Amino acid sequence: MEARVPAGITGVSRPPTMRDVAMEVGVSQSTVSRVLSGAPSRVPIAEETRRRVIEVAERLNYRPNPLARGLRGARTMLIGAIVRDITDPFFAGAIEVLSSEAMKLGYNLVLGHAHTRAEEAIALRAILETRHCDALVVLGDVSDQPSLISDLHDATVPVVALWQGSRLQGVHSVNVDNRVGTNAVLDHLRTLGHHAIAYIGETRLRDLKEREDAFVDYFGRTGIAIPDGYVRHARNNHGGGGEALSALLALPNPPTAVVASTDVLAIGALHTAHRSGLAVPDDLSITGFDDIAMAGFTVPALTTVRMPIYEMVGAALGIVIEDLETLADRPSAGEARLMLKPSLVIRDSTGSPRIETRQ
Amino acid sequence: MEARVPAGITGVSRPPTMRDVAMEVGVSQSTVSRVLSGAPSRVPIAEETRRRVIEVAERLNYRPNPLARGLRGARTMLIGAIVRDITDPFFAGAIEVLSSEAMKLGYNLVLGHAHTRAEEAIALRAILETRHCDALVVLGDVSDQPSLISDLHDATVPVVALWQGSRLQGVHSVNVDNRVGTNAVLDHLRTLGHHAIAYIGETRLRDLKEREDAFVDYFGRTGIAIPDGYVRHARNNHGGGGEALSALLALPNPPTAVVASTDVLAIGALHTAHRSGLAVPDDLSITGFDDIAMAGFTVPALTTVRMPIYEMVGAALGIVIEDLETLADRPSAGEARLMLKPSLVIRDSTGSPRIETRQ
DNA sequence: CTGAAAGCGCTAACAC
DNA sequence: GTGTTAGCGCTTTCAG
Repeated sequence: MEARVPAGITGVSRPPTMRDVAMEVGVSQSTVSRVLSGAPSRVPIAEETRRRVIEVAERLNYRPNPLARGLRGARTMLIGAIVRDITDPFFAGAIEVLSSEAMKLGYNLVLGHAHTRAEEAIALRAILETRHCDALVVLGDVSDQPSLISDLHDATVPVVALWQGSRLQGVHSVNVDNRVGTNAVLDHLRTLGHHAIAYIGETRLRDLKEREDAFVDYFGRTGIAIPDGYVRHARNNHGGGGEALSALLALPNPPTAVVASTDVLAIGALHTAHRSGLAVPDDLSITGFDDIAMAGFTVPALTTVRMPIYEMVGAALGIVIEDLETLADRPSAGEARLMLKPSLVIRDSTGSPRIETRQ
Repeated sequence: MEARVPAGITGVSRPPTMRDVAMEVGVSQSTVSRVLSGAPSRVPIAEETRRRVIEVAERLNYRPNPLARGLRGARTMLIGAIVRDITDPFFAGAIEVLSSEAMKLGYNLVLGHAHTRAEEAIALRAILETRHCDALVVLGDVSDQPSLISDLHDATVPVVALWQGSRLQGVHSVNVDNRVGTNAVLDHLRTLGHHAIAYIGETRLRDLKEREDAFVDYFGRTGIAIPDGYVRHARNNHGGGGEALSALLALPNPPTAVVASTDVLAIGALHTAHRSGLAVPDDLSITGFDDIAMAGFTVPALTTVRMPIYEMVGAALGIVIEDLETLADRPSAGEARLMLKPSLVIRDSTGSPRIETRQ
């Protein structure tokens, strides 16, 4: 307490520099650097000198300036994350995982989100131009931001894209096998006895479009025609899911099961089903995709597809950091492409249809 | 396409510097700086020179190095956000707002989260020591991280704390009036005819503790004794809310209404109520606090307290940026302390108790 | 073992 | 109008 640096006395408190420490100790600045730079310095330092430097540094509350460090070519230990929409609980969860995992590796996250408003597309460049990031992780389909994509290409740091869906040429990518997930859901519903199965999803996001395609193909394979209006497009948020379900319920032959392409949509649908006086799963089965934290706590708990987030994020980080380390060697090591498998999580939002259709 | 920089040819592609541009154009590096630094340079530049510099910079795909810029004392346009728990949907939403609002002002966010695991407390220092942030925003009560608190104190940049609850000496703060919110909820429930009202909340987080205190005081004022076991402590997550409700329902005289200190807890409670076969609000009323995005889409939609997030985040940003701008003048401008008022949002999770207690 | 000196990429006086 | 020259705080040769 008494030992606090008298910040008020020196006027504007400029953070202490190495020089300050050096002068105080009475050694040269480079000696201080050697002691403090953390590196196991190949050069031996007198134990006495080292002790005094550390002591003074502590007293002055010295903190190394990472900008200066970075200028010298050192890592900034910053990873840039570009998210298409942080509002989306799924991405919020992904960011959380990314953040924790990155921290375990000693990195911090710089957040840049690609919210679809045009003005912000500009702001987005900032995180790229601001290339003090050692690497970039892109979460979600940002293909609606052409300028971003092109920026990505000539980024001077490793880039990895997660849940991108589309193949972004020239950057690493880690995706989930949407086909496997969708098939698992549909097999489950068919086993329960459902025939009238509808789909809700945003079609402009390639990752989600893959789920839609898988849905359509599933029925194509089995030779069953999908009734008109059974594939509904919706904005990927709670409200979108609700509206889509309303439209579905207004159909002359409403479905007995609805496959939502994300948990967020499913939650919206769950809400609207309740509003419409429909019991889930007795009157209507609803499934999600992602298994966000909420999914186990909806009313009723949501049957969904578990996204291997940890595995995917870990893999992405691994790819990009490995790239970082072997960067000096080869100009470009080619793109890594990973595709992980999701798994079905059966909870309480699915059941056999009450009105048995002809078996 | 053809105009792409031949990255592969030059071997390891070092990002182009101002010098590279200067040499290419045949002018001095400082001229390039003047043209490119964006500032409305008081010094006039020949239109022809400016044109050529810009042209070459573009062709070389030049990006200014913010580290070097920052070293010169310029802003890094980075705001550090320290969140106590990004997993919490409330904070995820807050981060989103913070991120958008910051971007509107030209700032990017650096994320550091204060997850309670001890090891990460160290990682947290990084974001501080890495003080290339122009300012720091702390979200949520981090008082369980003493080292962080002390670091915060001798931070050389402006710091503002949101939803801190406790008074962090020496840093600006923006809080919500938890008393007003809690009172509004209780008035609402009393008006509906509830007498047996219980509370669920995490007690270690001061922000939430304020809500608990307000709850207790409310009954203290009206001279009504709170039955034993009616104030339940729980971890602030979905599961915690569910467990707390189970305990409440096991009481000899279970409550007819439950006030959860957060929406997350309320959602957990909603889920468990449903599991227990209780209809909300007919058998049990449940209220939340925060009005997270989900709150309007639970089953049934949640009656809660709307948190003025935009206003709070905007205010916090304003305080810290204003501080930044007038920083050279006065050593410390004193701490700003803001307290905003929340408002009640009545939805469908509250109603009159079915079993009328004596009026 | 330690000091002196040269930059990293950029901005901002200060010259011409 | 444009070039020269100092540094910002640090790491890293290279000399002692």
